[in-house]
Amino acid sequence: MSREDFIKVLNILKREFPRWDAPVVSLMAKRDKRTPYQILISTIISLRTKDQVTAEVSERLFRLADNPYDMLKIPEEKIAEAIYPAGFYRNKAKVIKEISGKIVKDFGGKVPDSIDELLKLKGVGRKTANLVVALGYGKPAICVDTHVHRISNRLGFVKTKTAEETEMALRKKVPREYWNEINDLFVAFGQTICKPVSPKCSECPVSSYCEKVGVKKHR
DNA sequence: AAAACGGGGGC
DNA sequence: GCCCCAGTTTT
Repeated sequence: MSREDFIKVLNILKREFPRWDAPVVSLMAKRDKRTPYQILISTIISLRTKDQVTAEVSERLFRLADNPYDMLKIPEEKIAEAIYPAGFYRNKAKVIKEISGKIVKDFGGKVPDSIDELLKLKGVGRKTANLVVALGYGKPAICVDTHVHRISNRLGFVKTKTAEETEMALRKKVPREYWNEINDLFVAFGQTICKPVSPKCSECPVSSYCEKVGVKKHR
């Protein structure tokens, strides 16, 4: 797939999903009002966890503490309790405590705004770091989750093995002005139509552009 | 490159 | 029962 077609696909999806109102909305609707710290914590909670659960337990946790200083005052068990039943909730409670300490100690209480510094925080990988940069600080960043990785390859726009390779490829091939839209659009698209298995190609608005790489059963 | 982390919901 | 979910770390 050419760059021109990829941009066309983005624009079509933007029309199809003008306002994404799946369960994720409870988390995402408030994201513009969130601080970078809240975005970071929510994103950590979200790993391998349903959006709705992430949204609920994030709100519960932020009522106890919405900044690293307050978070350090709460016992780890209380954090775990607040974010239950998110997956890995005990481990995440430990991570939240740890990175809050590091943010206060090494970054003056402010969440870093660069990928390199964010990656120094335990439990923060490229996906999380890019999301904080994009949503927390409004800077261009390409956030590659499973949806972005799968769909970019399925379209035939990139041919990559890992999420990091996808990120680097997209960085080269997509103009910056589109970077922050890709994740949102592909998540919405990926959860409803371009699913991991048995995607609904007959209902897909960009089917004619798609090379359907690796798609076996398509409806 | 693959396993481990680890709980709930859908089918 | 089995598979999946806005991933990251460890082996």
